[in-house]
Amino acid sequence: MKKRLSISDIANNLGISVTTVSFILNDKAKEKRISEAMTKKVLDYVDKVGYKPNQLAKSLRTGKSKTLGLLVEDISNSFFANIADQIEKFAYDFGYHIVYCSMNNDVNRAKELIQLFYDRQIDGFIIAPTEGLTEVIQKLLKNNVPVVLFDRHLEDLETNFVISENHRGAYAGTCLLLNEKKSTRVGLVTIDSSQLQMRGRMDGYREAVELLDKEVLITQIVRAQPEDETILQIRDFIQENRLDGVLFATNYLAISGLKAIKRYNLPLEKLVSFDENALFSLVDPAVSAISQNLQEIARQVVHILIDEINGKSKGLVQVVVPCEVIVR
Amino acid sequence: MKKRLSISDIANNLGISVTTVSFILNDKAKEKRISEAMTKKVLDYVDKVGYKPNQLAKSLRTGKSKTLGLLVEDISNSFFANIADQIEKFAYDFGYHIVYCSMNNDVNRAKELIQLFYDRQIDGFIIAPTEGLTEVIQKLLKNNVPVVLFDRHLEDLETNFVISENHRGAYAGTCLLLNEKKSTRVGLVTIDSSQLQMRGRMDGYREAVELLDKEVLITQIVRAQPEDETILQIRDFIQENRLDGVLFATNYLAISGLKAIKRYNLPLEKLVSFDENALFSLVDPAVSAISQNLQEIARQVVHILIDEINGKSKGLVQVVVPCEVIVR
DNA sequence: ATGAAAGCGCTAACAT
DNA sequence: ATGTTAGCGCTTTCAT
Repeated sequence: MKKRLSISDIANNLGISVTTVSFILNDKAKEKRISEAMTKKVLDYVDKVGYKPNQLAKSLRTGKSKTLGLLVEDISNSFFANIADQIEKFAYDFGYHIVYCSMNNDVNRAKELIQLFYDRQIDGFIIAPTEGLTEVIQKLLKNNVPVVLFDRHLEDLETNFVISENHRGAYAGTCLLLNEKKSTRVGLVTIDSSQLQMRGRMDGYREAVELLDKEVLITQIVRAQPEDETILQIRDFIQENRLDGVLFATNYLAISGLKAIKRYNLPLEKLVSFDENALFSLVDPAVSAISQNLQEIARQVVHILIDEINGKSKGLVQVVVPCEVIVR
Repeated sequence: MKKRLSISDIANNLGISVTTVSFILNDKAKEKRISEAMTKKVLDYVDKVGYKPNQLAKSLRTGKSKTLGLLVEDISNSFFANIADQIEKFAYDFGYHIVYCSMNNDVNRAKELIQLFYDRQIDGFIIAPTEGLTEVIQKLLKNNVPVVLFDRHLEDLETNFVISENHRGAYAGTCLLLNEKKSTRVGLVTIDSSQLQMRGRMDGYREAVELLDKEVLITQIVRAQPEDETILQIRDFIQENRLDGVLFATNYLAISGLKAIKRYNLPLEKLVSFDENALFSLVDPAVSAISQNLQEIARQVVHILIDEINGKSKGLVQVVVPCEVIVR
């Protein structure tokens, strides 16, 4: 690899000092009263030879890396993939880059990754936390590392976060089934987890059902079990309770639910799922969606984090973003 | 933020030199004939205080960052999201990390990103290249930067790459429609692009159709147009040619096609798409898939790149991975 | 068997 | 208005 030019090469070739070059390159020419002529000369030369500062050295010196760490459960989940995409765009506008990692439901791996990002002088963390991460995140906070959680937050942890109106969304979705769709026996398929966003969704469901004096019917899917198991469990849930409407707490549960309906030919037509999916309008039966505002979530996450990095934060910021119900 | 321990803190606290600590930490204790006792003492202490070397400094010094750059068109496309996930896993096994970016169909942005990754001393690039990137990639190669392309490669560019058997896959998909499914008028919906993987798919389609003396019917969708336009274009294509079978060159085209069929109630039941999607079995009509072996592609990509980084490369490596036809 | 010191490329306090 | 230089934390050559 052709040896790259360093700032001292530039300085030498121009017969000036590195300081001057450094100041000019960091927009401090005015402040340091460097002559216009010199400024122009340096800028032109830098441009001509295509010199780019070594970011590593810069980071080492300044302690800033202009990089944010994004930790999600599973980047192949369309919800996370889409939000990662948005977050990256917003971060880019601020000159920040994203290093991302999937935790794949492995707490130890997640801890390792957080440590690793920390070791690489990441300027801030964006995390969709799983249970068991409380401690590591606590440690970050104690060290004053900027952190924003999204999609869910953790109890006992005073952090910034951006989440959706889970309770209200689930409530609206359940009402859609009970009222507009005239379902009478509506079940909730959720996961076996005490993650707060799931609790919110469950509570929203429960509130709507109880309001209309209907029976509360909930099944909790064990995470990390083979999908065929999940499909069976959903089938049994639907059949045993003679459901005529189902609310799914996540998009992948809805997909498993659709498979159950298809595979076992279940007579169930009224479905609502948290999170939108490009194909929900195309499947049969169509799935109505409680769609999260990914763009707004991403925007808030990035702004909050960057404000905090820049010390402009005014205490804890906790944002709840409304959902939109898409009726099909 | 609590100031982090540095290697010299460790050395001072232990009353020894940084050299010794460094050697021990880099598994050179044996080689440098450092006593067992000393080695153990240092290791224990490092463990006790939780010291972690500063990777930035390490990278600055060694010129290696243990990080790979992954550039895809759009991380929210399920094909790329899934492969990114796999690539990350394999890279992790080698102690490498992935910095990823979506290019979002913007050549300038892509060039900027490549430059930027390069500036950050990325050890190697994994790129699903778009047209117009030939030059930048050429530049990387000229500087001996390790590069592996995937999903497609570029003409006139002698690089490592890992792609799928596009020609054969499309051929098999078309035969599925013509033979098993008894379609008589099979069209191809592809994109307006001369990307090589698309050319391969088109040629495979063409070969199968011509072999059976059927009419070659192709429409090319303009990229970056609003989806409603695409849907209309597909509708017209299907209607005007009275198609009874369609091969879609990518999964997102298939999704638009399904929308067209649904929205305009088209009497078309025999569909095949490149790339699998969790919902293709659930939509009506179901979509058969020419599924790429993501895991194998990811595995190869990472291995080739890391071999090259370690100087173990035996010239250009160009791999073509078979597809699997999933009949529905 | 262990240590001193140079140097990776950069920033910024301190000279001049 | 511009230059000299220490130092960020690490690896590694050379010395002892």
